[in-house]
Amino acid sequence: MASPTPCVTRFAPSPTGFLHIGGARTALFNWLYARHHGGIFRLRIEDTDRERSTEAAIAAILQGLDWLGLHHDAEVVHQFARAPRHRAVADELLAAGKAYRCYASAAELDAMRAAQKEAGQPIRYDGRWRDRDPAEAPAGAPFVVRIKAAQTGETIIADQVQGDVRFANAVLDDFVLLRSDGTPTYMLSVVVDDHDMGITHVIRGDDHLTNAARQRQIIDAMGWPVPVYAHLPMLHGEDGAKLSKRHGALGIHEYEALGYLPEAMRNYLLRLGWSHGDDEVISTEQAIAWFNLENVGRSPARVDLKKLESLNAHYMREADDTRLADIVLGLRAQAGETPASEAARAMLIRAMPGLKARARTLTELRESAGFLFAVRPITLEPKADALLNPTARERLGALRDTLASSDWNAESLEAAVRAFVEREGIKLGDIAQPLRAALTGRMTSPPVFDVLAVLGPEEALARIDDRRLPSE
RNA sequence: GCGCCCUUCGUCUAUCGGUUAGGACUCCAGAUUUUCAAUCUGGCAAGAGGGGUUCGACUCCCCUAGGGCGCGCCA
Repeated sequence: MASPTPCVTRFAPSPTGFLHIGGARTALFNWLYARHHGGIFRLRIEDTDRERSTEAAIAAILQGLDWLGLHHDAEVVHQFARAPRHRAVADELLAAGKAYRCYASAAELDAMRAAQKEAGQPIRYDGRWRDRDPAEAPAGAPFVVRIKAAQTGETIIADQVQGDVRFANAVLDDFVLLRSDGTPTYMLSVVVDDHDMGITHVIRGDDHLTNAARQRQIIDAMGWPVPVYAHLPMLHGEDGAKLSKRHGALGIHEYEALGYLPEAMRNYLLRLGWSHGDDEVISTEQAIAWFNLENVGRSPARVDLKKLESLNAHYMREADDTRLADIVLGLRAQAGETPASEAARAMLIRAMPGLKARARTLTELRESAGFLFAVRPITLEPKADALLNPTARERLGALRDTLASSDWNAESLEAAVRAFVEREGIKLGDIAQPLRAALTGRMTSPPVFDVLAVLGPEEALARIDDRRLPSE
């Protein structure tokens, strides 16, 4: 039963860099909240910082969200394009006497702050133009527009995660709404955009918690409805240090390159700060059904690649073989390998069940699938080479014709080899390992019989011939 | 400096006054196996410190310590 006024959430990154894991989680929670309630998830690019915003960053953010599968509803809002509207709101506030012009120069304000710091005073705008007669304004001098914020009483943010957070209005100052060049500040733009976009729930990082109190001043001055707030604890790097561009934080696209599946990333991100009892493996469908704000934790969390990897291994095992095969093929193409034939692709798909059970990331999967594409004589890993001693080679030679006369499927091949082992009075491992080495060049691979079957008689026998010593 | 937020195993977390403080990842051991994984079994490992409130605190309150965020004509 859809609510008559569905909730509207938004993810509002500033395109000054790539989408990092913290932003990705914020986006996920907003998306999940909207999906859970049958609401709308919107995207807004906060590009009002003309100096630092780049098209490349916007593209990276869009691409990152797309990869994660967090598709937004309605059109993307570019904040800078809405500057005239933001300005109009500032003018409205000015006309209503809820904002005022401040003619203090940057140098003057710097001096003010320095003096406050010196005196051990709180650092904030002192309201020097708040009640001054506009007539005193220096003619033609540049000015900024500041909000006339409440000075007494308190502002309470009823945060869904942090609880009621109270701020004495005395600690809030008259922040800038419009810069001297007439452009709106972030504080104004956010409030106006959230209002105009019909945002009902503001779910964002808790670095914005104190901003919420400031933004509330504008909301109240305009008489607009107050959105529901939920401030999420920050994420930290593995070393516990702050997660930022300059502390080695990876862009979400880099996790993709590292070989993680988007569904694994979603599950991992979900558990970073949100819980549902003891549940760990949570599908996206389940997440949508379960997600809520009540179970968001209040403390910051560290990123742990090991856990992501473990989840990734789980999702890979569940993933469709054809999908994984095509991902591997894509990775090989990226690495400059020659395109695989349709036959090779089919072979890869057939080998996938054995391959995916052994890999934790897509990159590992690509590596372990390498033997399928190797050209004879295949390269041997040192250990595999060492294993293929004369004895092992002779055994391969003895086994060769037994295999050649067997039906070519894993079951028959296994039966043939077991019979061979029986006859020779050796252990299965004595022949299985050399066979693996000859076939794959490695010490580990999917079950050898599957490898034989997948490779096909011609290629498999040829690889054995490359290593065998004639048996007497 | 001022304000706000946070604090359970190494990490992510459960617990909503009464539990031998549970689960997951990591690590270790064992079982299984042609290898490696997977799987199964078992193990190591936690309430920052100090005061209260209470018959009883991880849980509620206060203080301290530590960490984070904000205090910009950045977002």
